[in-house]
Order: sequence, then C-alpha cells, then structure tokens
Amino acid sequence: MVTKQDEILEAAIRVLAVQGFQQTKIRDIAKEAGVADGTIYLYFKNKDELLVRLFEEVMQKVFRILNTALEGVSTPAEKLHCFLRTHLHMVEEEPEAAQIISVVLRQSTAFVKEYKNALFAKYLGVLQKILQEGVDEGVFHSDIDPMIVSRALFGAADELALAWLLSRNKASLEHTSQVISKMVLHGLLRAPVEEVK
Amino acid sequence: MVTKQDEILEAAIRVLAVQGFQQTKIRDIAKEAGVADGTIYLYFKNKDELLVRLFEEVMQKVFRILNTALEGVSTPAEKLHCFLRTHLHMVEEEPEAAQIISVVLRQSTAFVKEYKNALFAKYLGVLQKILQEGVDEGVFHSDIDPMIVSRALFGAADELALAWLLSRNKASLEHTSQVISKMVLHGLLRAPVEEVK
Amino acid sequence: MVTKQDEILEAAIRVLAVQGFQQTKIRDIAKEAGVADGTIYLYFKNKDELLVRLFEEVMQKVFRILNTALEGVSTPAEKLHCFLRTHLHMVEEEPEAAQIISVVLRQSTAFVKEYKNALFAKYLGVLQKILQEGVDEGVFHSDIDPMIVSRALFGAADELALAWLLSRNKASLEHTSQVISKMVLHGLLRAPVEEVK
Amino acid sequence: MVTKQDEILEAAIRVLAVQGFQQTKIRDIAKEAGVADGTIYLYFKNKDELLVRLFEEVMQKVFRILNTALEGVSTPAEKLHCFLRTHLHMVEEEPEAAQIISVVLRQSTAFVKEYKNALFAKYLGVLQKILQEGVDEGVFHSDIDPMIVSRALFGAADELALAWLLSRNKASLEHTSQVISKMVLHGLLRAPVEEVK
DNA sequence: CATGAATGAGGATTCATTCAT
DNA sequence: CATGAATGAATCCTCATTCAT
Repeated sequence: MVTKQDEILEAAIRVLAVQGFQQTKIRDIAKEAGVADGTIYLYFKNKDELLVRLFEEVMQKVFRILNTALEGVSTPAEKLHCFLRTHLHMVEEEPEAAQIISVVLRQSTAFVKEYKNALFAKYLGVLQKILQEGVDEGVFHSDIDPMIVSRALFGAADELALAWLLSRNKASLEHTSQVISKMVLHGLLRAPVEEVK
Repeated sequence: MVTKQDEILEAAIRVLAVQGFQQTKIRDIAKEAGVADGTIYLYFKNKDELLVRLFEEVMQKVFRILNTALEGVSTPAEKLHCFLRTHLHMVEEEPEAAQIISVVLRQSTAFVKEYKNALFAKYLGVLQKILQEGVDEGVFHSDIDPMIVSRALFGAADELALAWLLSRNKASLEHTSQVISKMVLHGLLRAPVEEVK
Repeated sequence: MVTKQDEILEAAIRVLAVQGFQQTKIRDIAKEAGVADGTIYLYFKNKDELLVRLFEEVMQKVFRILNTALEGVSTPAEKLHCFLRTHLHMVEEEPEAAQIISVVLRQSTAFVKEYKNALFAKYLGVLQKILQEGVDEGVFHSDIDPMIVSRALFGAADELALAWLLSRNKASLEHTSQVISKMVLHGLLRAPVEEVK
Repeated sequence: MVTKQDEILEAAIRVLAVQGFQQTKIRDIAKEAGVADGTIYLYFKNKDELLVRLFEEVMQKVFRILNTALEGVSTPAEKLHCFLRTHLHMVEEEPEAAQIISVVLRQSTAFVKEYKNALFAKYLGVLQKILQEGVDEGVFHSDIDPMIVSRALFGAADELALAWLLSRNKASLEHTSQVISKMVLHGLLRAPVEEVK
C-alpha cells in the first residue's frame, strides 16, 4: 500500500516538474494529491522539507536504476559508458524526475547551497570510484583527478539532459551517450603525434 | 562616468549573487545601489527586465574577455583549451558574475525556458566553431557532433565553476582546466591498442 | 444566518458610503468587517469585483422595495408618483445604499462607462413602462418620448436625493416628492391660455 | 496672451475629460501642456487645487454663455426653456467641459462634499430666480418650491447630458430640450378632467 | 487524522511632490 | 522661472502556515 505521504510526494513531483519551484503553490500540490492544504503539514514540516524529501525520493530511484545497470559490467571503460548511458536513459524514461533534478532543485537557493548534499555526493562517488578503478588498473591516465573529472562528467551529462528536456524535438539520447562516451574515453584528437613516433 | 543605470545593475549583480533571484527584493537592490525603491523603476520596467538587462551586461563582458583570450591562438586544440581555461579563469576573476550565470539565472523559469537564448547560443556557437574547425582540419575525430560536444563541454565547465563557487577552499582553477583539457583532447584511456600497432 | 460574504458586503457599503471609492482601502473594509485583509479575497476576486457585487446587492434591494410599493397602484399617474416617492423614501430609509448609487458609483470610471448597466437599465425600464402605459391609455401626452422623460425623471430624483444626502438639515423628503410629482404631472404653468379657448 | 497657468488648465480639461479624475496623473497634464511635472507646482499648490481652479474656469465660461443666451428673453416660461436648451447646447458645443462637470467632478469625494460650492449655487440661483419670477408674476403655480424644483430641473438636464456624453449615437439634443421644456411647463397629463368643467 | 477557512506578513509597483541644477 | 530626476509612502494582492471543528 502506498502511504499518503508518498502520494503527496508523487503529486509534488508531477506539479513541480511542470511549474517549477517558486511557481508551485502548496495548494497546487494538495489539489494534485487530492488532499486538503492543511494535510500537507501533517506529513511535512514545511515546503522546504517537502522538497528535501522529494529529492531523496527521486535520488533513491536513481540509485536503484544505476546500480542495476552497473551490475555485471566489468571494465572501468564499460562502466563509465554505462553510467553516462543510464543517466541519459533515465532522463528519457523519467523526464519528470529528471526535470526535478536538472532544473527545479537549482531554483532553491537553500538547495544549491547544500549542493554537496550527501545523496548527490554519493552519486558523484559512484563515478569517482569507477575513475579510480581505471587509474588503479592502469587503463586510465594516472594524472586524472577523479574529483575533478567526475564533476565534469556529471556536468556534461546534466547539461545534455537539460538540453533534451527543454527541446521540442526529443530525438533519442542513445546517440548522444555514444558520442560522449567516445569523446571521454578516446579524446577529441585523432592520430596523436605521439603515436607516429 | 558610470550612469545610474549601471550602478543599479552592478548593485543587482552583487545582491543577486548572494541572495538568489526570488530571495532578492527590489528594496535590497535599491539599498545596495544607494537609491530609493522607485528609482529602480525609472531605469527598468520591472524586476524581470532588470534581470534580462543584467544577463546581457554579464554576457557582454564574458564575450569581450573570451574573444580577447582567443586572439592569436591558432590550432583548434589550443583554442579549446583556451576556451575552457578562460571560462574557469573568469569564474575566479568575476565570481559574482559567474554566480549569476551558473546559479541565479536557472532560478528564473522564464529564463530557463528561453535557455536557448540568443546570447547563450552565441556562447555555445564559439565552442561549436572551434570543434568544427578541428574536424575540418582533420585534427579532431570526424564523428564528433559539435552540437552535442559543445553542450557537454559547456556543462562540464559550468559544473566545475559551480563546484568552485560553492566550495570554501578556493584552490586555483588553473589545474582544473589543465585536467579537463587533457581529458577532452586525449581521452581517459591510456595506451590504446591502436598505438601499439 | 448571514454569510461572511454578506458581512463583507455590508461593511463595504458602510465604508464606501463614508469614504468614497478610491479613498476606501481594502484594509478599511476588512477592518470594518472584522476580518483579515486576505479574507476579502476569498470571496471577491479583487476590489472591482467587490464593487460590482455590491452594486448588484444594493439594486436588488431597491427592486424589491420598488416592486412592493407599486403593487396595487393602478393608474399611470399614481404609479409615477409612487415611483418618485419610493425613490426618495428609500434614500431616507437606506441613506448608505443611496449614497453608494448617487455618489460612489460615479467615481468608478469603469462603472460610468457601463452606466447603461443591465440593472440600471432595468430600473429606468420600470419608469419607461409607466410612461408608455400613460401614453397608450391616453392620459399622458402622446408626444412624450419615454426614453428621454424617464431619464430626466431619474436625474431629477437622483439630484434631489444627492442634495438631501449632502445637506445637514435632513427635512423629510415626503414634501419634496409631492412637489415633484405635481410638477411632472401638471406642469409649472398655471391656467394655460389654451384652456380658456 | 494666454498665461502658462491657463495653458495648464486647458490641458487639464482635455486630459481629465478623457481619462477621469483618478486616472489622470500630474505627468499626463504636464505632458499635454508641454511643461515639466514640477512646473505644475509653480502655479498650483497641489492636484486638488488645480481641480478647484479648473472647475471655476469651466463655470465662468458656462455663466458667460448662459447670460448671453438669456439676454432679451422676457417671460419666465421662455427663460426656463432657454435655460434648459442652453445647458444641453453647451454639452454639444463643449463636450469636454460638460464631461468635467457631469462626470469628472463627481469622482472627487472632496468635491461632492463641497457640492454646495458657491459657483454651483450661483448656477442653481439663476434657475431659482426664473422660477420665483414665474410665481410672482402668477404664471407658475404658487405652491412650487423654487429650491426643490430648481434642483430637480438641474438634475434632469444633467442626467440627459450624461446620457448623451456616454452614448455612441450623438443625436442632436435640440429635440430633447423641446421635450423636457414641454413636460416641465405643461406636465405629462393631457386634458385633465378639471379643465373640462 | 483530515479539513479548509482564516490569517497577516511581505513585496512589487505607482505617483504626488520636492529640490538641486 | 523651469526642469525632471529622485523620492518613499502607500496599497493591492499572494500564499505559506495555523487551528478550530
């Protein structure tokens, strides 16, 4: 059975994805959830807390999907591609949740200030671990700083997600993830001079 | 001499960078600028117009700096590095302006909806041109989609900027730009099989 | 039981009668009604809508009284007198409502522009019907234009009402209605020359 | 030469007639008069004083026209018709001034409260004098109260003026003045029974 | 637990008036 | 005299939150 709290959160996701953070009134969420305004306050201390819980809800789903996707993938390079591919896949599958993460959460100053949120850090941590593995196994350049690169990769994926969410023409993101993975793994440069030597 | 309009814009940048869009009251900007509330409205139709003008102001400065930096750089690879380096440099030099672009503007739904804003498109356009040049000259892989890659690179740079802005320990971003440029140009993979041949 | 909406309307009538339209602040009405400012907006979309509803409220009461008074009156001449008498009577009985109609409503440009308001037209219509009846029955001069005369009679009654409302010495309007009715029915001229012939 | 003060007053009449009292900003009048905002305050203490002076201006013009029209008219009945006819004529000839008197002035609570303004009383006085003359000469019924009847006649004329000002189809008011004069002088009743005897 | 009517603090915006030039 | 930039008090309306039922 789904609790009323979950119903409210689901409703909030639907409404926030469409209207944005500041535009969404408690009343809108209550209406979408089919409860009275006051009922929201029985389950959440205030609007900000609702947002936090909503973020956690969404991130949990993300982790579930990501972990499932990474199962059985062995090499760091493949894992990296899998990570990027899954991130963009989720955007296609769960555009509302993606909208929340890429757009809505940034609208809350409080949230951005706590950007180093535990859950977000954990998400970045998955990437960092993959990168570190690659370095340790000797397949990635050793002078890579996993902290920096993980952040860059997340930014790249997030920006592509945002572009897709805001575009009318929703072409598949499969191609996009191929291009990015290739760039990240092999670089833009072709036939590097060093090879000739 | 600086016009009062510019003084207000400068004040708005300072206040917005700290407080965010919705949190910033007209009164705050007026106080920071040292004028009366009503004076703001002699120069800007309303709060939204102020934001738009502020964005244009900031972007103009960005373009000036970027173009200056790119002057005299000849190869696509060097240009790419220059672009990323300059982007991150600007964040260090003008953290308030950077804060506006990376954080504040995303708080305005209207702005995100018009994300493909002419000025933003122009910024991405600079990147795209560099990538296309590289492809045309045969130094970049031909299967690179400049549209996708430019977006990804912007996202990466923007995210790194955001991370820096939000962190306490403001280590130089020079190292960061080196790492990213290297990754983008050479890829993460070391000693690719092809090299052996 | 009186609804809160009615309480607000009654309070608005009291306040508007004293202060006028533009001078009356929402806060004044709220205070008079004993509710919070925001409560007004639970029942009325905005200040203008409150005015419209208030006008309808007042006019309904006017019609109720007018129709009751005209019941059982048979000849057009008597009906005319009854109309004028009732109009002035109402001013004495409900000075606040009268003040609203004679003074306050004219302060709203929007209202004056829609002066040919359905309810006002209906009020004039009662007069027109009486006049037409008189003409049809052959007791009123046939060259009377009911449209013009009804308007003139309303204007006369309204002006007398206004004079009374604004005067300190509130002598009964009964005498006034007698004088006007007589003038309207028999004219100012005494023993007209034509009669002698 | 026309003084700047007069230019401002003329401009105010034009603007007020179109926009109404509350809608007219000092800036609108200044613009229409071709002067700076502050200049208004060199000639008028404040907005209210400007309105008072404007009323006086308009009423003076009205008196000039009315007195000219009444010159050479001898009998009270003819004078009465002349008064009504001239009032309505002026509305056609000077709709802006008429608009000011019939509509705009009523929008100022302060004005309505001082409705028994000296100038307005003087205007009513002309009517009262005509009526008294008629009574004294024995041509008007002796039980007519000039105070009441003058007010009623003014109200009738004013209302007809208002109706004309607000209507699209501006048919001549000549016919209207004929109808009203006849009604006022001879009454609505036709061939009263008493006359037959 | 649930309701939703009521609250009232807060903010964008307007505009009569002032005053330094 | 004339200007018009600057002022800032004043007001309508919104909406997160409360609480009596």
